[in-house]
Parts: sequence; C-alpha cells; structure tokens
Amino acid sequence: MPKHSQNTTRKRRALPKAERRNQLIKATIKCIAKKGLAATTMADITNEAELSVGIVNLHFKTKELLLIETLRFIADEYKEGFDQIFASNNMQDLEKLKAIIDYDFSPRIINRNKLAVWFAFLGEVKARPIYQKICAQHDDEINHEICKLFSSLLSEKTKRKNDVELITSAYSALTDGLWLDILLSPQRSTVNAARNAAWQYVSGLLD
Amino acid sequence: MPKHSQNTTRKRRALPKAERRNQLIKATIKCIAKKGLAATTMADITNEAELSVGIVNLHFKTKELLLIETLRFIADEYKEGFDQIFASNNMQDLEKLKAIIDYDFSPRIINRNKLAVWFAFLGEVKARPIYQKICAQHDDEINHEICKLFSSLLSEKTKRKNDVELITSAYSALTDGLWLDILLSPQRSTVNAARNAAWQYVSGLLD
DNA sequence: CAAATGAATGAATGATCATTCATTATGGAC
DNA sequence: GTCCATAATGAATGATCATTCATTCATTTG
Repeated sequence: MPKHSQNTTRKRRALPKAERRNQLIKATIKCIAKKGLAATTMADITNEAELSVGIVNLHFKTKELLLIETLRFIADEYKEGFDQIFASNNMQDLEKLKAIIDYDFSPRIINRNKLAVWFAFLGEVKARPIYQKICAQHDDEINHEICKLFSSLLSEKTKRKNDVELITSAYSALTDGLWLDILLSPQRSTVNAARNAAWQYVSGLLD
Repeated sequence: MPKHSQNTTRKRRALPKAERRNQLIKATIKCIAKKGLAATTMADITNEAELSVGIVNLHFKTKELLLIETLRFIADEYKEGFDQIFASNNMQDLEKLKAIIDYDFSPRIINRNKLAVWFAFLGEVKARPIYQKICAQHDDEINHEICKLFSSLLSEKTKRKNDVELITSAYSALTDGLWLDILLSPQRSTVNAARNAAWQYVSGLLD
C-alpha cells in the first residue's frame, strides 16, 4: 500500500536531480510554515513531498543541509526579483523605489509561509552562524543599491540634515519590521497597511 | 560526585518556589541564546542552572510550559519598564518619547541574548499561536500609548498629511527591524546606529 | 530483449531526549 | 532532638527521530 496511490499504484519515477531538490525544498517550506522549524521532521517533509524517507539522504546528505538549502532558496528567490527591478533601464529612480516597495509586499514573494520560514531561521541565527551568513551577503548588496537610490533621490537639504546610510538602514529595518507584522497578524489587510506605511516613510523623505 | 561541588559537596537547598522558577527561566534564556530554541534540551537548561533534570517537572510540569513562561518573563520585563516611563508625571511628551527610544536600546533590556530568545519564539509563531498571544496583548497596549504620544506631539499639518496610526505602526516596525539588526550583527556599534536611526525617524516627523 | 545503471524505497538501527517516580535530603514545627 | 512535609535528585523508561543500506524498480544502453 504505497502512500501515494490514487486509485491504482502510481509508478515511481526518476526525475532530474534539480527537480527533486526543488520538490523537497518546497515541501520543507510548507512544513516549516505549518509546524515550525523545531517540530519539522524528515518524515513530515518526505510525506509532504510524497516520497520516501531515504530520499533526503540521497539528494541533500543530511537534514541540516536540506535546511540550509531551503534558506538559500528563499534568499536567492527574493534577490533575483530585486535584481530584475534594479537592472531594468526603462524606470526612473523614483519608479524603481516604488517598484521595490510593491515587490516587497507582493504575495508571490512575501507571504506568511515564506515569512514563517524566514523568521524561523533568523531566530536561530545566534546559535547557527551559517544562517546569518546566507542572509548577510544578499542584504549587503541590497542595502548598497537602496543607498545609491536614496542618494540620487533625496534633496541636498534633506541629505544635509540626515545621514543617507542611516536612512537606508532605517528603511531596511522598517521593511523587516513590517514583514514581521504580516507574519504575526493573520488579517489580509495588514499587507496593504504595511505597504502604505513603507510608502509614507519614503514620501516623507522626498518632499 | 555532584555536578555543582566546588571543593566540598554543596548542600542542596530548598528555595522559595518563585526563586527556583526565576532561576530556571534565566537558565533557559541563556541556553536558547547559546544553542537556539530547537537544540535546547532539558538537560542543557538544568545543567546551566546547576540543578537536576527532574526539577523542571516539579516547577513547570513540562518543557513547553517552561518555554511559555520564559517568553512571558521577557515580555513582562519589557512591558514593566515601558509602563514605568509612561506612568512618570515629571516628563513632557517629547521627553517621554526620547526616554522610550533610549529604553528600547538599553543593554539591560535589549541585548543579543534576549533578542535571540525573542526572535526564536517569533519564528515559531505561525506553528504555535500561544507565543503570538503572549506578545500580542502587550504590543497592543504599547502601540496604543505610542499612538497617543504621536497624536499630541505632531503638528496639525503633519497629521493632515499622514495617518497617525500608520505612523505608529511604522515606528513599531522600525523598532522591531532595528532589534533584528542588532541580533544579526555582532558589532557593538549597531546599537548606537539603531538608536540614531530611530531618533532620526521621529525627529523627521516633528519639524 | 537482456543487462547495466542508478534513482527511490522503507524497515531497521541506534542515538537523543522529555518525562517519571522511587528515593533522599532539608528545614521548620513542636 | 525527632518528625514531617515537601523540595530536589537522577537512574530508568519509552517515545521520537535522523540516518543507513539492502532491496526494488524504471530507464537506458548495447
């Protein structure tokens, strides 16, 4: 009685390595969102993926390595979309900033499942420096881009009164904090309120 | 060979319940900061407290209940200091806001150990709603007070242009995000930069 | 088609851990 | 001083879980 029978026994199939890895990573995200990082077992993950328990060993060697790849997946996915916006050359700087804010609260990238995974790993950062490392490089690059954007957008007067680097880190912190709000409050309205709050902060700097 | 002998065997002592509970909670905080929530075992905690493994059962019934009380401890501790500032009646509103910002980045309350615990629990919120509940009530009360403060401090012009509730939630999110920065970056300088960023946001609203 | 390859399985293993509870120690009460 | 209530101990228990690997199965190659 195979678990994944529908009516008739489904045949097991060999898939390309990359596809299996993605399948397992997606199952891991779902499980962490549902049960938390601490309570997620290998059996949970392989059940969710409708595969056998031994498969993780085959594709990731250990649970810890699967977790690391899962975090990397989410970090890369975010960074990729971010880079796309920045690389675009049919947008003015202000449009880019608007696009980033929209992106930061778009459901495909930022939803409660992914935020749950994100914050689950961040919560373990002090104990597992590897998690911090995975986030740090992207973060630095992102902050650098945002800083350049503010530099070109803000008036001389504003820049004389405020430190641009400080504005950048406040902006990043604001975004992180708003994400946390979304994770913590199940209402859908939070996402819109969060986007508005981010935009209010930015527009306050611009005029 | 008792673990906690120094030179001669130390006698075990019966302490008032409340003291033992605090001792265990403090040990739990240390362990979570050092090993992470997922990897912290009962043996870790009772070793740290230099007590026997059975003691948690005696004072908290289960590990889960000890964890819940630990989160509650940190939340209550923060709220208590916050209330003290707000209850003071020899401070103007602006002074109060300054005092809150100083408080939010004072090492006694906000340090990497306590932040590690804080975010470790937040990371599990989606899976364990009880953690969310413990934080939510305090958060609501705090936001309410901050909102009142902004209402009285901001000019009519600013209030006409911006929604005070949105400003409040941006302020809270900013603080949360800056705390996350402190947890993530081991440099001591981060704390001062964070305080400055928070203050810059507020002073930008005031003039 | 037969043989070879290697992807996938899942029962078995052994390690880790929370919890239990019979026993021991402690500090009042009298 | 001797009892007694109860705080504290820690070896033992049983449950959970990551990992292993001999076996099974699908696909490819010759």
